[in-house]
Amino acid sequence: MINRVVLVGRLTRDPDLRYTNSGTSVASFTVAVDRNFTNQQGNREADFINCVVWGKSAENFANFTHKGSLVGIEGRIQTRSYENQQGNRVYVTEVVTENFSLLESKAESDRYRAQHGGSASSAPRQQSQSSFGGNPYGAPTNNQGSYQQDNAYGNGNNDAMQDPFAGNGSKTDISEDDLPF
Amino acid sequence: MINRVVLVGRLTRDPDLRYTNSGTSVASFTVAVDRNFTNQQGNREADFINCVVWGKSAENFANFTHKGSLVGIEGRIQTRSYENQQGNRVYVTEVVTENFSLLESKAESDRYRAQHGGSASSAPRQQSQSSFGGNPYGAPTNNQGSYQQDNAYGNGNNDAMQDPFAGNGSKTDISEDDLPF
Amino acid sequence: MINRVVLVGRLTRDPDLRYTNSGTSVASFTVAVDRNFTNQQGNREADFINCVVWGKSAENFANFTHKGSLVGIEGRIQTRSYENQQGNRVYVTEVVTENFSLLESKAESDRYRAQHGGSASSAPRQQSQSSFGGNPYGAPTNNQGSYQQDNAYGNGNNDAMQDPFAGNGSKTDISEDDLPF
Amino acid sequence: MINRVVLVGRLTRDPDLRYTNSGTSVASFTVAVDRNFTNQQGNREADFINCVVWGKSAENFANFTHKGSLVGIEGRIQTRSYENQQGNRVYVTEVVTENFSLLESKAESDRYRAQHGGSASSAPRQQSQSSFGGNPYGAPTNNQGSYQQDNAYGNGNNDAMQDPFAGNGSKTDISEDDLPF
DNA sequence: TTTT
DNA sequence: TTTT
Repeated sequence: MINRVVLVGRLTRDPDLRYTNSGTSVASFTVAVDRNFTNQQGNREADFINCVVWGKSAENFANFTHKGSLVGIEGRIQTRSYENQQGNRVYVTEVVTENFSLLESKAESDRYRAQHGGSASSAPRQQSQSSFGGNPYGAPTNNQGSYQQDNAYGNGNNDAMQDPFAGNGSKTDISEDDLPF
Repeated sequence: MINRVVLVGRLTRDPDLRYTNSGTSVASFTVAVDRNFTNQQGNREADFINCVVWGKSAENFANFTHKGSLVGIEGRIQTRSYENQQGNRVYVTEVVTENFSLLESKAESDRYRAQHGGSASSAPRQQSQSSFGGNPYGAPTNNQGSYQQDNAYGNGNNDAMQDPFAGNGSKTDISEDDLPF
Repeated sequence: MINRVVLVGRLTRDPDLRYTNSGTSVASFTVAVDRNFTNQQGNREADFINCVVWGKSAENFANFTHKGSLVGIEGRIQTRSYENQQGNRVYVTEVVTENFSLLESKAESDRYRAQHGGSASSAPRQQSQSSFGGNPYGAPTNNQGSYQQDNAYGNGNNDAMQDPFAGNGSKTDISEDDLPF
Repeated sequence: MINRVVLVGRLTRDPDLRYTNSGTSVASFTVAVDRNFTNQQGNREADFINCVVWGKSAENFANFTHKGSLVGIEGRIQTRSYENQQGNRVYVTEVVTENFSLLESKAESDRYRAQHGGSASSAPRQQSQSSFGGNPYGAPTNNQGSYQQDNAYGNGNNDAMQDPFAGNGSKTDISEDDLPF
């Protein structure tokens, strides 16, 4: 049973960092990957692939990427469903990120920020703190610091169907030392 | 720009073979991939990943797999959207198959068919011939024999947003000679 | 920086399980993957890809596979070099397995063993215990139980150039409970 | 039977473009992929992965990359062997590129060239024209323009064991129109 | 024999 | 040195 995805593309917006009830971080973002062929009108389309990343990696990801960032993503396809406010079942397909890499130099990234007026990477953007309940990401509930990405026998989201984000709005304050790159 | 998926799993049902207006074959199917970890209740869940395969490969796929078949899939994630009958935009994420392999011996497959009463692989199941209009797969329209899977510069579906299946119901009659395996 | 490999193929021989000086298990094996095209003589060739797997997974792998087993392998390409007995530098390219799956039912596997006279999977083959020094796999040396496959920031072999196998010949005696599948 | 590789890394040198007896282009290059963990001395090592690319793609690749270029590579692992001049069998493991992407902007690339005195991408570097016989790449011999990368049933090198490069030194003169990106 |  |  194999489920492996590799993407290289650009973020369509700043990643959205949230917290589960139990305090686990989760960032969601969309990667635009240009197709390597053109359509009948001669235009190159793109696929817009929804992704999530959990735990410490979520914080790193959110603090060091922004709209337009070129990223490499390794992970797996996850499907899940939830009931929306109208009582309909909604089916979701997304990529659970198990590893990522930043494919732009800091110079390039700064050049981007200069043009777009974002904060510098040494002063990471304030992450979202608002609570919210409508988002259907299933949150791991066994998460007293033990969350493990990329371990062979317990990747990702252990409870795909549970309600997730009740957003306690706790701030993180990560330092350079914590970075995986 | 990289967009690569590899799956190994089992079909949740017989593949559904259809035809576009212009006569291109397309098979759709769902692969169940067991997760390699268990949830909090100690159960192993699975991801149910929607896939399509185009052209001659669609016919091969439909004729040599069935519910329960163990298959390997290589492809890319495609996102597209369409308007449903209620006028709402529906977003779809699926895997466009560029290569597949059958991971069961004919013996295994026959054993399955014996237990489930399906047709033998030497007498391929009759493919679906009914027309239908509600299915939102974008069909390639430049498909006078020129459809190419897995070619570097024009993979997959060249017109992701167009209406697809008006199902002309033409029969295919493929022979053993045409098989890629 | 991405380095991702997925293989599905058959073992060309029983996996070879050894131990490093510090007692870490490592299994090496070769996966034959048939090409999906034929050569000019009309024959289908195969690629024979050398792989290693470390730690507990090595023991599981060795005990539940054998010559001919159909396996799925996820990992990364590793390159390393060592000096051989003639004083020449030898370059090695191999796949470091981070995750694997057995793609045959126990029934299939038993059928194979019945025909080939191997031991049953409930009575795992005795692993190799002989010491040996000529094999150039770099062994992790921080391995007091802390070896981690598939963790995001410290996969695999942490000391790729060091001498490895002085084979202490310690026996393992794993039980069903330890299995990742 | 699946054999899939994705790499993102930097070229360790300019790609080496050669020609087979029958005039097929082939470029060889090495991709350095930094590991995402450090060794015991706290240093980050890299894997140096040998790759080839055939046909028109070889020419594109050679003309638009150089030492240091950040590239994405999709392909498969190929193993082959040849007899060297001392009469010993040499085993080779390399990645056959089926698709690639340039992950640096033209600006970045030009910046590099400005600093290193290379030719501009609009005036592609003169490819190697010298003949040579010692290189053991097996050359496809059915290559009267019919060479196909990335087609499902006949990828890559159809004659993996034959002597390859007798280098006829024919010049190519590709134009912008031919580029796949 | 290795890249930033 | 290779597997079904």
